[in-house]
Amino acid sequence: MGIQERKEKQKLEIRKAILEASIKLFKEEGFDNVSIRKIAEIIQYSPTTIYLYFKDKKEILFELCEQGFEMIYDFTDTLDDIHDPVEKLKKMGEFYILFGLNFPEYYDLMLIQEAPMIHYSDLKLPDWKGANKVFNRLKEFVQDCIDQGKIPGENVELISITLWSTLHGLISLHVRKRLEKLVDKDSIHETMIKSLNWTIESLIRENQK
Amino acid sequence: MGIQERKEKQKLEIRKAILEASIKLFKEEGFDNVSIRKIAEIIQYSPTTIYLYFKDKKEILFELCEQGFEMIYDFTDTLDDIHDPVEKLKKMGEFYILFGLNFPEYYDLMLIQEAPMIHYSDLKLPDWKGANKVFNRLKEFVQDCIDQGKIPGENVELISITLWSTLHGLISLHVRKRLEKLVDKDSIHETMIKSLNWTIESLIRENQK
DNA sequence: TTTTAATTGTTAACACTGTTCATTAAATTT
DNA sequence: AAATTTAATGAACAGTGTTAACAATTAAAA
Repeated sequence: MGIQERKEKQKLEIRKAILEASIKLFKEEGFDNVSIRKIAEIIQYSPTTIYLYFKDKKEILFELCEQGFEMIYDFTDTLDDIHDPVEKLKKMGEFYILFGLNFPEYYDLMLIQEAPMIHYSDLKLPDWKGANKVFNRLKEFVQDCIDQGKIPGENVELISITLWSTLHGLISLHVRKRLEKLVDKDSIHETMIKSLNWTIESLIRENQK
Repeated sequence: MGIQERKEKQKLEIRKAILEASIKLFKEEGFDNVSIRKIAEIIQYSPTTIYLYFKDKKEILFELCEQGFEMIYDFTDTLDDIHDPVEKLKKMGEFYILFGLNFPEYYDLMLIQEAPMIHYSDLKLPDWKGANKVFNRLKEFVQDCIDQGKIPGENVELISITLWSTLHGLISLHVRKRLEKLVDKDSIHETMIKSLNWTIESLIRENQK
């Protein structure tokens, strides 16, 4: 069915245009300025048209979330040629930090904003695909460390979530303008890297006692 | 000046009423339902009256933030009779976790919401009083641990911010509805406690190697 | 005590927001 | 060509924070 096919293609293209307009807005003007009306103006459609392609604003934001996690997941694929799992963990952490510092609006949406998770909860799916893909990758790396005897293998899940939380804590404090009030604001990145290294290394040293 | 005094007292009372109405609203109806109009309705004044007592909504929220930090700070005072600084750290962490789980809206306001920090930035003060009082207390406890040789004294600030970040990461993931999507949602509290203990104990064990 | 001045409070309005519904325009099928 | 489905829109609703103009109350000065 050629017509059906074209129509679906067009539908996807408008969806894509909506998502791209949203990204443009919250990257350039911040989250508060992402409104249905502004998105509509960019794609040159009326505001109500957007509701033909997305259930509501939350669905748009959720879709962008998933894109963000895909970006992080894709990066972890580039770590295949590193054989030391500890190094892998560090590189993953460093990338995660840079992601948060360079795309704070994306990070905000993915891990702080409420709206996308409300949409997700409405879906009632068994797992949160985007985030779990990344989390599972993290757990793999931690498991590799355990298998190679680099760190003690007590609880992969606990170690993984603790590692993640440490970085998420720092990045979210920064994204929401708190970190610079607690530590020197010129060494935000340095603090994060040090914190990452210190946490990982205390894991390793603990094992070597 | 008796009249002046009474007037200032009345002014403070209305301020207090506004703050209490705000707390009531965001505890009972959630943050999204805290609006100037709803606050006004509770205190039986017109919405615009509120602007005679607060510059804007952000100032109201900031004031509540500071209250929240005071609550945490006050708790740390009750830890004086514990002599083991490691135990102090743990107890402080446990309280912090419970605070986040029991008063998620407060926690949200204090460490996640943007509005109060925007107000704070406008003030252009040298330091963030409420949070720094708590952070300094944390640093004291960490310093005590170092002084008593319980943990290695590399960098008090780094250790402190890392400890805080780990808990803040977990709590903020929970408050913003992400943690239950990553770990078993029936063991949120348990996960946090384990993460806290694991982090502190890896610090201690590292020292004993 | 009366008048002036300052404080306190309110009403109406502005410029937004997400979202829905009835209606129109366009494309496709009969 | 007519009927039907699909796509898009304009107007409206109920809400938001906030401001400006105005009224009422209270305090100070004449």
